[in-house]
Amino acid sequence: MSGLVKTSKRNPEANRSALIRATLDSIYEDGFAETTVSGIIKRAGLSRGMIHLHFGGKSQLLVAAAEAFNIEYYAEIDRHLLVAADTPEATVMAVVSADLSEALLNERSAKLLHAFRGAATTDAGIAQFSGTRDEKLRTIVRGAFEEIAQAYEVRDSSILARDATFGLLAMLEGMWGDYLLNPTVFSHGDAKHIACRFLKGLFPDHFETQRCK
Amino acid sequence: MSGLVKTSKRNPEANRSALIRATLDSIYEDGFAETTVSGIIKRAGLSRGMIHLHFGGKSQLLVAAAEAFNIEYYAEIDRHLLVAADTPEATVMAVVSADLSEALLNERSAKLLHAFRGAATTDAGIAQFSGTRDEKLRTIVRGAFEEIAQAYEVRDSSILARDATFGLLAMLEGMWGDYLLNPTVFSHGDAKHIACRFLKGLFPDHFETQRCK
DNA sequence: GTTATTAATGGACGATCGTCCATTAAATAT
DNA sequence: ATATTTAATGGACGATCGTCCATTAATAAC
Repeated sequence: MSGLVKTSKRNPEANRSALIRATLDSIYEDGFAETTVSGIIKRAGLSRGMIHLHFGGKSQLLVAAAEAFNIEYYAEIDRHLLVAADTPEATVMAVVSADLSEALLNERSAKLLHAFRGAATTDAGIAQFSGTRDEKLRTIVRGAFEEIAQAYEVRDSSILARDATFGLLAMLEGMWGDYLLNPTVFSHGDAKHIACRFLKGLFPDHFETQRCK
Repeated sequence: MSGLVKTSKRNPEANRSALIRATLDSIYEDGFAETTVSGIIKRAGLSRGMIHLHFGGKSQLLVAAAEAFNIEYYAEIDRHLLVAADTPEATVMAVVSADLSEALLNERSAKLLHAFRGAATTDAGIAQFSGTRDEKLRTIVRGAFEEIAQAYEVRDSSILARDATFGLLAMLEGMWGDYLLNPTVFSHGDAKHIACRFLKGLFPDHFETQRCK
């Protein structure tokens, strides 16, 4: 017996999300260019006209899929932030840990992110949701670094915070690319260690090696 | 009068490269998924059958285009390396400067790189050439960092060199992603400055701020 | 119970896809 | 000059693309 009881023979919400899931599966397994309406409805086990019914067309479905992927990403980031200690360095490390965790940085996520990136350049709708590590996350990290930077004797601690934010997020982003191209040799632990090592170089007092575990 | 004299009415090599150029133009302007045989031959001003004649099919043409893009990238990197001073830190900075130069990191390159990245996950032929900053560049940077790291009192300087290589190349890669998503606010100078700042954190004696210009 | 509304179906449609080949033209070999 | 080889053409082909709608089924309203 299934845990879920099928309450009725029609279920628009379930079908809607089934189409999104099937779309993400198709992009992951077949590739973006090879993701077709026929392939999607076959995966979802639904009828041909349902895409037009629920989304208006294929392109809008792709945007909805990009949005769903984006939401999943931030849900996981937020989950890590919630349990993190209330210090700026703990906040930064929570973002690093979350972004480089197996839950987020896996074969599926890496492929999907890069597939949407490739499409974002010509599809404004997808572009809207193809930037993980976007303004929202950037603000959180920036705020934490602003606090940290004030403890150091530098001319302009705000510039230091800005640079740390830009550099760290770029590094995380690049690690996703590295994972995509070399999934077998990539080590999540090493990646986290390396990010921490660079942070220690900027803020020796806040990112001791033992605190990076 | 044109500088080039058309020596004959047939020119297989010129047509071959015209097809590759048209393919890159199409991916850049129309997107990867929207790049079609019809669009390519229209751009190149050549006949329909020429793709099959010179490449055997569309997919092989795409691989050839990825290869051409990859070659262009390394030609520019090598150009910078040739004029760099013969110290390991100059070598590293030459790679950073080249990778973040307007000549390499521009709208076209960023879009093309990410388009190929997206396709690489399902096309082994493209994957072969979709990794800029691959083994060749990695070896050069790694060697430079090995030399630099020996000047510092650390338990295992080779691990430090490995971490610096991985982190720096990831950061450069991530900056390309940042440029792709925010081409208007991106600053090449800031990016270089930030990369240098992180390097200074790891190797204070080798990456003084003034040497990063 | 009857009617109105919403969900779901699946085939038909024109458009476009990439491949292929018969044909023509140019260059080379004899 | 003639024959052979190579380059280039562009239309025909079947396959597949995404869209759309007439039809049927399920739910909600009355």
